[in-house]
Amino acid sequence: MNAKVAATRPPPPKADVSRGRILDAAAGLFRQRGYSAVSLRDIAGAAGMKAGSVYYHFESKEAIVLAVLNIGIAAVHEEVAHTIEALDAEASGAALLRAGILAHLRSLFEFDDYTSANVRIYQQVPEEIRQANAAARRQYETLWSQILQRAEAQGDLRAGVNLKKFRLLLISSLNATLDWFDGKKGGIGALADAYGDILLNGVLVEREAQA
Amino acid sequence: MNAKVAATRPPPPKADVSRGRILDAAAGLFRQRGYSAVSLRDIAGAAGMKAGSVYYHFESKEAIVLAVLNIGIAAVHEEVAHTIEALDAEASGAALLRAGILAHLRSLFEFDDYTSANVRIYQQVPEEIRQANAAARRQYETLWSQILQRAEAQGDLRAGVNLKKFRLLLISSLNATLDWFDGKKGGIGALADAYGDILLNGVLVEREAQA
DNA sequence: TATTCGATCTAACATTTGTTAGATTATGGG
DNA sequence: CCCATAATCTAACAAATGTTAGATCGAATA
Repeated sequence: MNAKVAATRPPPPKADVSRGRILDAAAGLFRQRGYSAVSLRDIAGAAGMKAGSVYYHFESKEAIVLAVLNIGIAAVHEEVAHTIEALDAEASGAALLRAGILAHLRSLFEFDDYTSANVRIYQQVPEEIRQANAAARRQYETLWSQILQRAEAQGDLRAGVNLKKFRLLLISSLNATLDWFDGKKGGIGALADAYGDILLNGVLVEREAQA
Repeated sequence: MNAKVAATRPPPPKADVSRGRILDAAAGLFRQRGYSAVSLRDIAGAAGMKAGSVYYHFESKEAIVLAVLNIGIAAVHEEVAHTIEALDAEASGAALLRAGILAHLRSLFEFDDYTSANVRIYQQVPEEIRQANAAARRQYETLWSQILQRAEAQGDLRAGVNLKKFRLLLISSLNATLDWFDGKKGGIGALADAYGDILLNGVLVEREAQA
């Protein structure tokens, strides 16, 4: 059925340009104001068009926010994955973790609005959208699980450290820097170092006896 | 000026009861669904009345959410402060931190909806409301600053640990447990222990050289 | 019992929201 | 230059929201 216009040349990129402007505008506004505080008219205005026109590119507001969420996870995933892959095969557990921490923070503060928008609005979004984004989130969590397992397999982690809880603690504390750290000042390296120090070495001058 | 009915008996508690039901309902719904996803009709219904009646007790939805936010901070503040005060004067820095961590987590999972509602919706609330809650938040942060300073003054903390960054890391990672930990299972003690282990001792088997 | 006033309900309001249908403009190929 | 299709605009919709004013109910007081 209606297969008469099949597989010709690539479609003109005009629509893709507008689609990208809509997503960029949405990511920026979501990051700044949250989900329900941003209306479709706001997004359309920031993208240089009127509200009705947005529906030529997306079938709903929820479709827009889902795209923003997925792009955000993919961005931080790639950033961290590439950073880890670029390391030596015999890199220490400490080096792995520090590199991952820095990459995650760079993704939040230096690159796109998408990752920070994801962190900011994930909780505010309808249940169905959250579920539709869950698979991508799980993939990113798996990436970190692998990093931690690799560090553990090298014998660089203390015995008794709960990897799942550590992963959740790590990622959530990194994400929360969005609430107070001013990334424009370029101190991301120092921030990553400080967080690495605390998470890798703890804050005590002498270690407690282990259970 | 209209001082003819001054200082008689305590006012009938009926209004206070309804006011409390409204706040309880609001805190529960905010915690569960977020701020803008909860309408005044939802709150009124959960409190056993109709939307218009709420305005006999509060002048706006924003007044309700501000009250919820302030109560939430006050609750966790009291819980942590009382827990710390109950400790020995010569309690170790590790004991101080572990006690504070446990108290904060108990406030999130065992007691009221107010504290968890605060954590959940603070970001979603209009700027003016956030500012009106900022003073109480700063007080709680100051409490933690004092705990950390006391631990440091006892010589229990590693040199070079940035206290402000550690405080922010600590509190944000505790708050984030709301997103994944099922508090109904009573494992709060184990959760607090695991977080204490990681934050106090770090995850490395051997410590890196300090800068 | 009659009256007063605290508490709640009813009904409506203006505004904003996401969404849609149809008209209108821009663009590029014949 | 014409025309088909892509892209955007205009205008309106139904629903939901916070809020308000006035009627109504109930309980305590005198």
